[in-house]
Amino acid sequence: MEDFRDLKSDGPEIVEESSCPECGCKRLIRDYERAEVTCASCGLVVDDHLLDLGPEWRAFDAEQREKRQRGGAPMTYTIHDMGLSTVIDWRDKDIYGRALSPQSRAQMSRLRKWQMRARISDSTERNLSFALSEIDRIGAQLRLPRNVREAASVTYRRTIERRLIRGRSIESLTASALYVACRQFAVPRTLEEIAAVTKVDKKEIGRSYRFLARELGIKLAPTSPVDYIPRFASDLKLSGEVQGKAIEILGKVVSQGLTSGRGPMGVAAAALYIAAELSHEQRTQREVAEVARVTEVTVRNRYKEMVEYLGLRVP
DNA sequence: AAGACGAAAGTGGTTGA
DNA sequence: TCAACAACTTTCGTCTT
Repeated sequence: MEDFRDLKSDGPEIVEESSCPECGCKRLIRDYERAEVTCASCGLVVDDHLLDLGPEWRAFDAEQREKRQRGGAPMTYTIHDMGLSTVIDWRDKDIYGRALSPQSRAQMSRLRKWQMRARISDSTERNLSFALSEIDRIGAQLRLPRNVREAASVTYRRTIERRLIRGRSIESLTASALYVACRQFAVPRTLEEIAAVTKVDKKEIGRSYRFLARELGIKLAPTSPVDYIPRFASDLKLSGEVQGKAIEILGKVVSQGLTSGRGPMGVAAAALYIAAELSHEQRTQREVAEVARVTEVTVRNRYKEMVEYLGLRVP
């Protein structure tokens, strides 16, 4: 019987190979979609740069696996020719390691030259190749999982194909493509976080993002405050219990329509603040505001609204 | 002394005429 | 294109623990 343990599963899975540094328990939840490993009992985000290095296909039984397995690196969209082009070695040696004759060496150098010209031929190719390495760089710095970077690359390819780059900087478009990808995969990063690792400022990324969304017809659901809870809670070293409570509060608040038009980060921050207070793991408004990148005043205002409309009485 | 609270004025972006 | 508008920020003074 075939061993399937190394095949990708559909959703989050429980792993027991290491233990949580906070509570020491052995049950960790590995979630490829969100690229996080969290502790099942205390909710600590143990590892948030989980990379999925598996093949892009999935096999459901041994026969399929046999058929799909093949040589070569997985095809990827983050290399401008999708990683498929031939690479000519730079050493002037043949396959046995012997030095090449002068004629062969001249031929090889001509081949190399033409290969470079073929690979990065016109300006759009050059643009793509720069942009994709940029996406990879930013993605790596933000510790974004491979699938998010792939999605960003696809988006960028589409903008090039539609000739939408004119006058806009590559930097701002790559940044927005990543921002879009993050939201598509519900691993939200704030505009500020992306701006911090690029030369483009928050305003500019926002502008290009709206531009992309309009021109490419990308429809994104507004970011849910719930998506921010695990990360913020982890930054604040709050327990899984508090996270659960915060999400519960958010459920009620959202159904009351209290959150429409409000910034999701402020809402998430206030919910966490209340949940922490209820669980006697108080954090100051300042601390919560800081990880959520909003001001104390905003936390206060959301907090006030929630307590008032939900009839929550906080001692 | 630190944190919570609130008022007031300013900012950047959306919307609708 | 401009003005109204809501959400959010900045700043600062007061109250509470």
